[in-house]
Amino acid sequence: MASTTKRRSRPTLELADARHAGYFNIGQAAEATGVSAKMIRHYESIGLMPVADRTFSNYRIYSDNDIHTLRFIKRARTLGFSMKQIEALLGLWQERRRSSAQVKKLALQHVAELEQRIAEMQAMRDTLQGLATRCHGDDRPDCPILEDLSGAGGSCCAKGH
Amino acid sequence: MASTTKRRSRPTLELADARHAGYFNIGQAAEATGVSAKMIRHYESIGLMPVADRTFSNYRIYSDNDIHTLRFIKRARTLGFSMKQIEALLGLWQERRRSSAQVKKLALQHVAELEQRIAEMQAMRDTLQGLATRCHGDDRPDCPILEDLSGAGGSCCAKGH
DNA sequence: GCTTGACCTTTCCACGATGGTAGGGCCCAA
DNA sequence: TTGGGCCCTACCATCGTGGAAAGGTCAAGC
Repeated sequence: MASTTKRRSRPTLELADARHAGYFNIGQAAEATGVSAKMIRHYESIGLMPVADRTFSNYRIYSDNDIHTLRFIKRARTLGFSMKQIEALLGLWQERRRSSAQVKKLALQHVAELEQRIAEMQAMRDTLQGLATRCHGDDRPDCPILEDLSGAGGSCCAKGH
Repeated sequence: MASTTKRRSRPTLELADARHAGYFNIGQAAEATGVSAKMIRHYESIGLMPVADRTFSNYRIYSDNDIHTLRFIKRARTLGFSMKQIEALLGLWQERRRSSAQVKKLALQHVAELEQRIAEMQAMRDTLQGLATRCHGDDRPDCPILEDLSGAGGSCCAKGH
């Protein structure tokens, strides 16, 4: 697990005091970062976010630093990184001795994954587009799309009755 | 539910007799279609495949027709159709009075979904590729990738300590 | 016939990331 | 004090697939 899982040792406070001191509750953190309260709790439970401090009445409170981390996670999700990859990126982010080569490697790995998935989906699209172009799209039942699905050979039997 | 959910009324048999009569057990059906036994049972449970007939000893048996249907599903999955879409396609396939227009509409809907997802992933890839190109990838910690994730503004503070 | 190993059966759990809901407690303003 | 809105936990659902456990069946070799 990343170092983010370790507990902090902020003093426990009343919610009003915490707000005075510049802390946010989970709803405010969600609003400020675009990460739902639900997901903030989830990220804590899987160790992506540090265990949040609580007020006396058990409300989670978040510092500016936490907000910053949540924005980082949000941005990384938007770029399609997985939780595992984000965990690694967060580790590097918080690592003073990191080398940019490590970060670049992670990013390029993800680029390669994206390329892979893009290529797969383009192949699907091209096949379907080709079939659809050859389909009359009228009232008659004859359809090259169904013929393809029904056994790409073409010389095969016609089902449907 | 599609008409595929209705039971058939094939006579119950011993397994050996069923094989003689040209039926397959689930393992053979899986082998012949590339759909795992697990997924064949799953497709039955969600009504995508008809409820399979059984031997006396409760083994599922499959006809050539079933094999054909499984291949249809497999091919449609390969083209990225969802279960819901496949249910509709199977319905049309088995419908004598279908119009090819209905099939074409489904296919083009799916093409549009694919285009959408492709565009999203291309945007991710382009952004990341750009960031990675600007990253030295050496031993130093400075990294435009982390800077982007850490608050795309650029003029923002640097975390990491 | 009996043993053995491969197969079949069902049921439950897991993934990844997110949303929802239910039942309870807390906070703040009127 | 009361009410509405927020927070807490704990659970279930999604979607498609894989895995494992615990038990029954089949087929081949002895």
